[in-house]
Order: sequence, then structure tokens, then C-alpha cells
Amino acid sequence: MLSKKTRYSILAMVKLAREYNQGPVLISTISETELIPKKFLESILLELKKNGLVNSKKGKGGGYYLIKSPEQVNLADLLRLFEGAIALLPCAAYKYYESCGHCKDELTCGIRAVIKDIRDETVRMMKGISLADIISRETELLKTI
Amino acid sequence: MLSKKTRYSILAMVKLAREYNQGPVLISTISETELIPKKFLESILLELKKNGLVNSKKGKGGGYYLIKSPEQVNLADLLRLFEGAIALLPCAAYKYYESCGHCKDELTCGIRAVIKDIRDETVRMMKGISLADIISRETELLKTI
DNA sequence: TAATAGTCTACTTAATCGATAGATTTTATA
DNA sequence: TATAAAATCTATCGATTAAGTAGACTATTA
Repeated sequence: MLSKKTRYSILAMVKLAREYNQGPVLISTISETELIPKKFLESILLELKKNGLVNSKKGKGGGYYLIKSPEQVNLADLLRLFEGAIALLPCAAYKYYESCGHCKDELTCGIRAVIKDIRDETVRMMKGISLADIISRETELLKTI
Repeated sequence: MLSKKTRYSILAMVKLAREYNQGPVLISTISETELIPKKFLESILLELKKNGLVNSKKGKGGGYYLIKSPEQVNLADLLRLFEGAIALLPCAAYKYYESCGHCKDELTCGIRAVIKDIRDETVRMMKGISLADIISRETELLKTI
């Protein structure tokens, strides 16, 4: 289950994607439309900025905006930022690898092997989902009503 | 990332699967071979028992053993027991559904839609992985050395 | 009737999550 | 150039959960 922090970051990024190329969006606007506690959102946006996903403008007319286009931001990058590894076990992780310390030999560990399979498929799927995909999915679903 | 509890439960279940039909296995044996703190393991095994995955025998010659065959126990069941929902968001969960409280309409929420896709595929994979699969995977890997 | 082995109740400790408060810095514009 | 608007920084807080421990109790079997 994703942490609130990760959820809020997805909500905020989708919101910024909807306003892409329409100037900066206020923290308080995001906070109000997405129902995210403002102070908490502030720290999330700062972290997103530190990691090069968004940029900000201070002062009047300021706010936050996407650096890359909605097509270029995928779920895998976003999740890794706040959740760390995508794999279910550290020994099966790619970017956050750690030994599990339980099996005798990692290379022949059956548990690691199957968890790695799951991770590979999950990462493949997540990399294939961009902010633009989420938005277009939304408009598709609206048509079906 | 899986909790220690879930990891230990997988390790313990795979161990019991290896000893399937060879009589009960002592808690202390599992604790020692799998490097799991004994007292912690006790509570995990009790929970597995309460949920009908294992059974136990008290007194001399006692211990724990699998109720179902290693082919019949899959990762999805095991994970759900200790982690709760497999989905990354409660609104995308099947067995542990909860509203997220952020979108206006769940049925047209793009985030929920893509997270649900990921969940469906994850569950499909996990259901396809049994304790027997993990063990046979291990023997396969041993051949490649 | 001992020894064995699982069961139950109750803590504890540390870490993490989610959130808030308030002071500070930067910037646009009137 | 003063002022209002916004982001930024520092600090802290309470609640919850994760992980693990201690010890008494109960059931079984040789």
C-alpha cells in the first residue's frame, strides 16, 4: 500500500500535468482541489523539486509547474522517489539492492527468483504509465458514462 | 517492501513445504535454519494456523506442518494475510476495498484505473506462484551452477 | 510423571508516518 | 521602493506500527 506522501505526490503531479503549459499553480490551489493538507504538500513539492520533477517560482504569480512534459513522467520514477524500491524484497531490488541475510546463496534462492519476476513485470508496467496516460484514461472513462 | 513478518512467514512456509509429509517440524528448527527470532516466529505460526494454512501438534514429537500441499499454497494468499491488500491504493483493492477520499468520482478516476491494472496483473502473477514453484525454481537454479 | 513443545498474555523499544507552527526569503507590481 | 504574495526553511509533535522479548500456562507423549 502506498504511503500518503506517495499518494499526494501522484495527485499533485497529475494536477500539474492538467495545468501543463498554463503557468505556475499555487500550493494552496493544489491543496484545495486535491484535498491535501497544505503544509504536508509543501514538503512533498520541495522534494519533487529537489529531484528535478518540478520547478517553482516565488513571489506574486508564482507557484509550481512541471519541468518535463506529462508524457515524460512515469509512475516508476515517482514511486521510487517516495517509496524507495519497487521490489517486494531488498534482495530483488535493482536501484535499492540490499542482501536479505536469510538465504545461503542469493543466486539460487527461489524466493528471490519469483519476487524478482514480479518486480520486473511491475516495473515494466509502471514505466509504461505516464501522467499523460492517467489523464487520457480519465477522459476515456468520462465518455463511458 | 514486505514487512519482516511477511518475509518470515514465506521463509517458514517454504521450509515446511520442503519437509512436507515428513512429520511435524519444530519451531526451533525453523527458527534456526531460517534465521528467524524464535518468539517472533511463534506468533507468526499461530497466525498461519488460525488462518488454516498450517496445523500443529503439541508435546513430544510435535511441531508444525502444512495442511495443504505445496502446490496449493500461493503467494497471493500468503501476502494478503500479513500485508492486507495487494493493491497499491485502497480504492483499487478487491478484498480490502476502501474509498480514497480524494477523487470526485471513483469510476472515472485515472489514478485508480491504472493502479487497478497493476493490481490485476500482480494478483494474477502471485496466484500463479506456489510454494512448490519456489522450491522447483530453487532446484533449477542449482543446476545452472 | 517428566520432559517436551506449542499457546497465551503482556510488555517494550524504536522507528516511521502524517501533520502542524512559525519565521524567513524571494519576487512582482503598484 | 514599499508591500503583498508565495515559496522555503527549521523545528517539533503525537500517534501508530513494526519488531522483538519475557514468562507463565497448557497439552501431549513416552
